[in-house]
Amino acid sequence: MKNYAQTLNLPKTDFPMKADLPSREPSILKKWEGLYEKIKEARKGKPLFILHDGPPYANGHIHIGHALNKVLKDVIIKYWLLRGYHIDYVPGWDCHGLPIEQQVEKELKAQKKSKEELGKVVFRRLCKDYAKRFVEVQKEEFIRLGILGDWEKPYLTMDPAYQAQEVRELGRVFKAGLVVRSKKPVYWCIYDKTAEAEAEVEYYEKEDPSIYVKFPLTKEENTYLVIWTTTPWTLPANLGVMVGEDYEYVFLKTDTETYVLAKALLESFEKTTGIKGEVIKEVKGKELVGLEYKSPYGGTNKVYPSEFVELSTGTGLVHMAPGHGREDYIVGLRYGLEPYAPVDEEGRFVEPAPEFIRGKRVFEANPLIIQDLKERALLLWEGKIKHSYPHCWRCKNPVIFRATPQWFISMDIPHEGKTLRERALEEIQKVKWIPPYGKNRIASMVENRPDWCISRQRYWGVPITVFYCKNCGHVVAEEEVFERVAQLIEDSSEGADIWFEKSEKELLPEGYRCPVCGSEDFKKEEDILDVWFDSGSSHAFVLRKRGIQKADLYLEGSDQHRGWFQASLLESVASYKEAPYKAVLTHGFTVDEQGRKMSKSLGNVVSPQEVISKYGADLLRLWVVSEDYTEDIRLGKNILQRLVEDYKKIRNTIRFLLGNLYDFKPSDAIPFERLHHFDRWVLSYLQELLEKVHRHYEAYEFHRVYHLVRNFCSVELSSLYLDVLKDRLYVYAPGSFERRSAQTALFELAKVLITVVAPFLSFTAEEAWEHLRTIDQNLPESVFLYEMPLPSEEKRDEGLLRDYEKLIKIREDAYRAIELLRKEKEVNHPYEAKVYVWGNKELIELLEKYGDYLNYLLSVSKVELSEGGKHRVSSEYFEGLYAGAERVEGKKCPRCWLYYEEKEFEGEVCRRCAKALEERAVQV
RNA sequence: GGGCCUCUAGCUCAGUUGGUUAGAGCGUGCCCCUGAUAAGGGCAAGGUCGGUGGUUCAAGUCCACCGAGGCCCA
Repeated sequence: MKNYAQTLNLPKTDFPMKADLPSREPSILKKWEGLYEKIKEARKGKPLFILHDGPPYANGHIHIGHALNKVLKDVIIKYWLLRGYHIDYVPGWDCHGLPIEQQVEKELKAQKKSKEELGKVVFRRLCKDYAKRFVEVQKEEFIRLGILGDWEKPYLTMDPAYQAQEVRELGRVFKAGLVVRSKKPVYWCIYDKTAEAEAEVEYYEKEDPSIYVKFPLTKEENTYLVIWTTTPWTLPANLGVMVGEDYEYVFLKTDTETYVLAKALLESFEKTTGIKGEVIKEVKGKELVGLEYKSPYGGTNKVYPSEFVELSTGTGLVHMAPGHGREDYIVGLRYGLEPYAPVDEEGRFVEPAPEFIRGKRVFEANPLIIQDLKERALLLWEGKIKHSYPHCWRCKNPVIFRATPQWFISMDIPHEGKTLRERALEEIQKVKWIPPYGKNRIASMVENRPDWCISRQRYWGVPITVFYCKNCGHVVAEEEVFERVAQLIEDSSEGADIWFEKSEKELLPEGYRCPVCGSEDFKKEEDILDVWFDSGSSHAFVLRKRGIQKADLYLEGSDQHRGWFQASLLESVASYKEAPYKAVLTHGFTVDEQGRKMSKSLGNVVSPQEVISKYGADLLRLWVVSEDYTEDIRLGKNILQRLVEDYKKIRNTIRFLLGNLYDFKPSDAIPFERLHHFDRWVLSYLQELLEKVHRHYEAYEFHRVYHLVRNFCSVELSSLYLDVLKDRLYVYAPGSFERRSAQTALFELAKVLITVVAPFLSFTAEEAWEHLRTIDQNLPESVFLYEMPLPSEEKRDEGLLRDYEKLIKIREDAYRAIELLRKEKEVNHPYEAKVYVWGNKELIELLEKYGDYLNYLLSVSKVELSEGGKHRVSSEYFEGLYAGAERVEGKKCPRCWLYYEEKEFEGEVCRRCAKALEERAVQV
C-alpha cells in the first residue's frame, strides 16, 4: 500500500518544540537592543502610561523579590504598550545610605584605614564607585529578565542632576515652613563621639546595676511609685512615669510606706526585694494617669499612659527620660515633654545636671547616683543584671541614647491652612489602592506617625544645604541659596561632593550677608538627608521635571506603605500639595512552598539567577503571572515543575498553529461570514476570551489571564478544536475551502495567542512572532510594535456559541459511551466507533443542523441520530438524552483513517480522499 | 506585644449581595494513539472549604475566639 502520509498536509515549522530558553533567550535580548527607543518613536503622540519605578538599593545581586517586582511592572507596561499606549519607564536606583557606607568601611578596615583619615570627599568617592558597580550588576540582571525600559538613561539618586533636584525639593519644603530643628535621642558612642544608626549597633552581654527606686507622690502621704531601672544615670533626666492603661496596679502597704506597682509583678518584686506588705487597693493603669510625683533630681512630674509598658520585668511603672530613650521620646513628644539630655558628646554630665555628677561620664555616674539615692532613702533595692545591650560596632564600647539636634519635617505645622498630615490624608483618599486595604494601612500610619526626621550624621548622602550664621545663629534656608547650591551641584561632575569640598563663601551667592545681623561669616550644615528623602523625591526628578504631573501607577511590595509610598507622598504633598501617584499597587512577599519566608538558615531560598539558568526567564515570568500577588507568593521546586508543564502546553499549542500555516498567505483568508461554522465558533469563542483577557489585564489580575490562557490552550484548543481540525487540515487539498477556512482561524488564533502572552512570555512570544512574520511580511519586526487585538463584535456569532456549548457536552456524553467500548477492547481509536444519539427532541434537531459534520466533531467514523449501540449512557447534562456506541462496520481508509462501507471507496481510498488527491495533483 | 493581611482538592486559582450533590486546569491513576511524537487524546479518583463556637430555616460566604503563616512596628 502507498505511503499516504506524503499526500497529507502535515504540520511543518522551524519553531522548535524544545524551548531551550536559557540558551535561546540571550539571542532574543540581542534583537531587543534599541527596541525601547524604536517603541518610543513609534508611539509618539499616543496616550501616555506612566509607571514610576521605585529604586532598588544598589547593593548586591538581585533576589527573587526584585525579580517579582520588576516582572510585574514589565507585564503592566507591556500590556499598555500592546494596547497602543506610549510608555515611559525609567528604572532607578537608590544609591546613598548606610549599608553601602558600612560595606565600604569594612573594606577600608581590612586595609587598616578609617573614613575619618580619608575625609568625607574621598570616602564618598569610594561609596560612589561601590554603588556604581552594583547598579551595573543589577542592570544586567534586570535586562536578562526581559524587562523593557530606558536602561540607557536610568535615574540614580547619586547623579548630580538628581541631587540638585533633591536640594530644590528640600528648598521647597523649607519655604513652606515645614522644616524644623529639634532634639531627638539617637544611638551615640561617647568614645567615638558620633551618632550611630540602628543598623550599626551590635548587641553584647553587659553587666549593669539593677535598682528599684521610689518616687514619692505629691498628693498622697507616704505613698510611692516604684520604678525599676538599669540605667541610674538617666534619672537626672527623668520627666515622667509611664503606665499601661489597661494593666492592673496595686497599692502595697508595708509597716511604714505604701508602694504602687503592677499587680502582675508584685510577686517578683516581693521576692527580689524581700519587701512584704498588704494590698490595700487595686486600680487600672488609666486611674494612675495624671498623678504627680516628685522626681529624684528636681521638679514635679506626672504619670502618662504608654503602649510601650511591658509586664515582663520591672514594676509596670517605667521611668521616662525622653532625652535618653526612644519610647520615652515618642510618648514624651505626645505630651509635649522636652527631649532633655544634660549630657555632652563625650557622655559627660553638664549643667543643669546635679553638681555631684557634673563632668563625670554617664557610666561613672551610676554608682554615685545609687549612693545618693541610698542616702536620700529613695532606693528600695540594689542589685546587678546581665543583659543584652547595644555596643558601638567600631570601638565595641556600650552606646547610649542621647538627644541631639535633628532636622524634622513637621506633620502638624499648618501651611496655607492645613497641616502636612491633613493634606496627606486627604490625598490618600484620592488615590486608588490595589488591593483596597492598602489605603487603610497607609492612612493609619500617616495618622499616627511622628514628625519625619530627615537628618543623618553620616557621610554618604545628599547634604542638608543650609548655613548657620556664626554671629547670630540665624539659619540660612532661603530659596535663592538652595537654588544657587543646586546649580553648583548640577554643574559639577562631582555632584553633591562640592558641598563638602567648597568653603561657605564659595557655596553662598556672592557677597551674601546674614539677613538678620549682616554678618558674612557662616558655617554650613554637616548633616545629610535621610535616604527616604532621596527616593521620596524621585517623582520630582523623573516625572515633574520632565513635564509629567503624576504617575499612573507606583508598584512595590507591601512593606513600602511605610517606606517609599509614604516618603513619596509626604515629600510630594509638602512640596506640591498633592500625591505623586494616581494609583498604588502592592504585592506580597515570596515564600517557600510551605508558606514560610525564604531564608538562608531554612535553605529554601530560590534565586532568580538559578531559575534563569535552569529554566529561562520566561519561566520566572510565567511564575509571577501565575500567582495572586496580593498575598504571599509561593515558590519552590514543585511549583516550577508545574510551570514547566504549563509552559510546554502553551508553547506546543502555538507551535501547532504555526506548523499548519506554512502554506498560508493572508490573502488566502476567508471572510468571517463564509468560514466553516466550526472555525466561526472558535473565533467567536476567541472574542469572549479576549474580552476577559483585557478585563483582567486592566484590573491587574494577571493570574486570571494566566488561567484563562492555560485553559483555553488545553481545553478548547488542544483537546477539542485543534484535535478535530486535524482531519480538515491534513486530508483536504491545500487550496481547498476546508483547509483555508481552518487556516484563516489558525492565523487569527496565533496572532491573538502570541500577543496575549507577550506581556509575560515575552521571549517566547517574540520567538513565535519571528515565525509568524514569515507568513505575513507586513507584520512589524517585533511583537511589541504590534497591538493586542480587541474583542470584535463582527467576529462573534452568539447563536453558534450557544449551539456549540450543547454540542460539546453531547460530545462528552458520547465519549463516556465509547470509553465503555474501549475498556472491553472493542475499539481503541474513536475512529473505530459509531455513535448513536437519541431522545430529547430539541437537541436532536440541533444535532441535525450540524449533521454532516457531527462525526468529525466527535472524532468518530459515523453518527446516527437514533437509538442504538452496544453501550448506552444517559446524558450527564441533558434530561432525556441518550448516547450509545459500538464498533463501526466497514473498512479503514488508509489515507484519512476513517471507516467507510466498501461502496464508499474509490480504489484504495475513500471517495473524499480520492477527490482530495485529484485536487491536490492540480494544486501541488 | 500592637496594626494590616492570608489560610478552598497534591499544586495554582474560581466560588456575585449567605440558599440545590463546593468548580476549573494542572498533577496523579488507568487506557488509547503513533500523521503536533522527549508531542496528542479519553475516562476516573481526589477537598466539607485552617480549627472551635456562635448568628440563621440555611454559612466556604456573617460574628467571636484559637491555630498556622506573611508584611510593618515594638
